[in-house]
Amino acid sequence: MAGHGGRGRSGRRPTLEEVAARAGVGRGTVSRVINGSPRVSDATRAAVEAAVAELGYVPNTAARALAANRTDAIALVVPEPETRFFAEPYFSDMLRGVGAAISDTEMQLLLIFAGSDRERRRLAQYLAAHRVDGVLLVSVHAGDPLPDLLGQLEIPAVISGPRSEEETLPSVDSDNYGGGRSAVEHLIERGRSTIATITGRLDVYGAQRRIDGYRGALLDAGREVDERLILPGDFTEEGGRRAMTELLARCPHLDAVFAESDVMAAGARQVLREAGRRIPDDVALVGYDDSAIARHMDPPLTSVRQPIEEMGHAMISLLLDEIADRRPAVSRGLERRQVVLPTELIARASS
Amino acid sequence: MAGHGGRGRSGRRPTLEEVAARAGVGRGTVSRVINGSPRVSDATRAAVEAAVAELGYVPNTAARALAANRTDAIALVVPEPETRFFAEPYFSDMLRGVGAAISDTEMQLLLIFAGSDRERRRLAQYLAAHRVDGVLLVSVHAGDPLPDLLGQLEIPAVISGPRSEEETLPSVDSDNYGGGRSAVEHLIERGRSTIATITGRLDVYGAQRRIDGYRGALLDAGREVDERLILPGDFTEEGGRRAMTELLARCPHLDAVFAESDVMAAGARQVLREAGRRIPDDVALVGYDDSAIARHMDPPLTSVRQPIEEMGHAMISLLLDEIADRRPAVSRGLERRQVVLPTELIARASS
DNA sequence: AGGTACCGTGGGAGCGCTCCCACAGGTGAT
DNA sequence: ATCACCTGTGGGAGCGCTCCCACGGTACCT
Repeated sequence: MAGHGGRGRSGRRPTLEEVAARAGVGRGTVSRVINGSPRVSDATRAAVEAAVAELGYVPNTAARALAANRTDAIALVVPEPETRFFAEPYFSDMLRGVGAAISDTEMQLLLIFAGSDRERRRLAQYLAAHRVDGVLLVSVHAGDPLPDLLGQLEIPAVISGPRSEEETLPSVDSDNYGGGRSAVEHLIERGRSTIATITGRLDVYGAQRRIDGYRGALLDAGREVDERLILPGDFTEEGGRRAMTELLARCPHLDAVFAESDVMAAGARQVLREAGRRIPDDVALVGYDDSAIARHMDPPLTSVRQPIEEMGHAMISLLLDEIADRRPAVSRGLERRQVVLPTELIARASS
Repeated sequence: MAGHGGRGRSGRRPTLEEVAARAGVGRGTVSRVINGSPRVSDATRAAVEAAVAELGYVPNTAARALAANRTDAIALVVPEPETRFFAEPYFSDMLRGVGAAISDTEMQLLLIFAGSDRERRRLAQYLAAHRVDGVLLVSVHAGDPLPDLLGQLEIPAVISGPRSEEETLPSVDSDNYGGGRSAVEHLIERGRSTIATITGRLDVYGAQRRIDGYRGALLDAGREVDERLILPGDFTEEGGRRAMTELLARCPHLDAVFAESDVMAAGARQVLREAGRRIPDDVALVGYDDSAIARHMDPPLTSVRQPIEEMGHAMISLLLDEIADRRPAVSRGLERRQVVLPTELIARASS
């Protein structure tokens, strides 16, 4: 009881110490109960819980963060301008999955955009201040310095969509190769002969893998791959339009298009319409993401579904492991933590 | 120099005390410099800043939060399910405005959804723990208990879209009356005779005001208001379709529709198309929000623009005032802080 | 009987900051 | 010369928690 003065002002929030006094136990014991330590007798635990309830005690996060050197918060960092983030159903679906997963934990989720240089600088400050226990990285392009920064600061991170085959960060991804492959196999089964593809940004590893899947399906079906039918898009609707226009010019008789995102498929559809091609009669169209766009398109779009919610869950649990594991960094080593989840083709009227 | 031991471990982040030692000043002085207090001589300030730079000092937020009893964070609370949030361009535009405004400050923005009961409970916990200095409330419906909770906990809050005419919380809004009015005046000028409206949710005050604007414009033009031409929507595309269908049934000869959101206008447009009505030849269409949807619609949609970015700025600055003002709560009183920003009609091909 | 092993428990020390009081030194009025 | 009053500065106390050491008690061994 020495030291500390300044108690008992009017409408203050109760402290651990007050709960302890009320329950007739020591501060340490209350702390143990709050944090779910098993080393507390049942009777004591009950008494403490009663006191907590009576006083309406809620732990002070700042104090806890200071003493324990953790923040109980993780950040979802989006290295894109906000506009793109919201335009892209992939992101919002991902956010929903992550949101659902995190609400099973005590962690708090921060959404941080790092699209502009200025936002980048702010983020660097933020991370340097260790204001989060870990970071979720979404859609990082090859060459982005962010992962290195995270490494330097020794902040646990998980990346969705590895940057390359030898991604060093723990990662979660869907089976882009299999997804691309299944889309094309589907078109082959439907009897299509000239199958083009509008790809995603080529500096995104997952986009490359989808192209690999496209190639794989054709080759395994004993067909040739015509490089002129592979057109780079950029995941935007406008990009889809441009690519489709070019595709039509290059190869007017094509009868199927695999667009590697629903948004690009929507752009492609417009161009096809304007060119008088009927979907699916003249040209079959397949998208990727199975987003709301796909369901609402006219005709409804066949699309490759990624298990986004599960991906969100996987990211959270990988990251929590990573955070729990702040041991000497030695014991990890070779166990590369990569999760790859299967995709599923959702067939609709467009193919 | 008494007390405190435990310094100088290996790769730790520098503390205030270390910066002070390096600069040859006291702890308090460094704190003053960091916090921009004017009561520091220029020479001292320079010395401290040099030390900060050399050491790469970044303040520990947890310690600061504990000592100063503030968090430097504010939450944007969205009392809607995440799905709706992302579907609604209004929200994402608002978020963009708020994001831009906050990046001029030292505050951190948290995005919190409180759509489900479970999310609500979590939010209540979160607020009870005072983990944010203030709250931005977006799109709160009449009867929502959230504002009261905030009041009880004495957490500063600003609401966008007041709940009623006698909103007690500081609020920011656009001129919904004027916006609705300008839409209808525009249609009248264009020579339209039978002008219907698809309203927003009736428990949203702003939606009511838009209807009032609709009525006002008609009456002032010496026309009658036909109640059968006022159909409630719910801000969704599906709601827009339903309302338009009903409207067409009730009044097949209508020649103009004012939809009180772009999303509903998109729904209405579909129905009009399917019914063989040409836009704007047969029916003129005006939306509200001037979102990306409006610009990309075919034909481009005339819409009422709300200055969303400015609204975001206004919300942030009101809230910061509110936070700064935690004085005895007496000195405020009557000065109701309400900001109303003007709207602007953006005429396009749909009318 | 004494020793060893664990419980469950209390409470000191400390996390890194802000707040504020005390104090030195300068300035100007009396 | 005395007093009052600024300005700039140092550093004690304290924010509310976690960590961890030390303690008394019980249970089980020798």
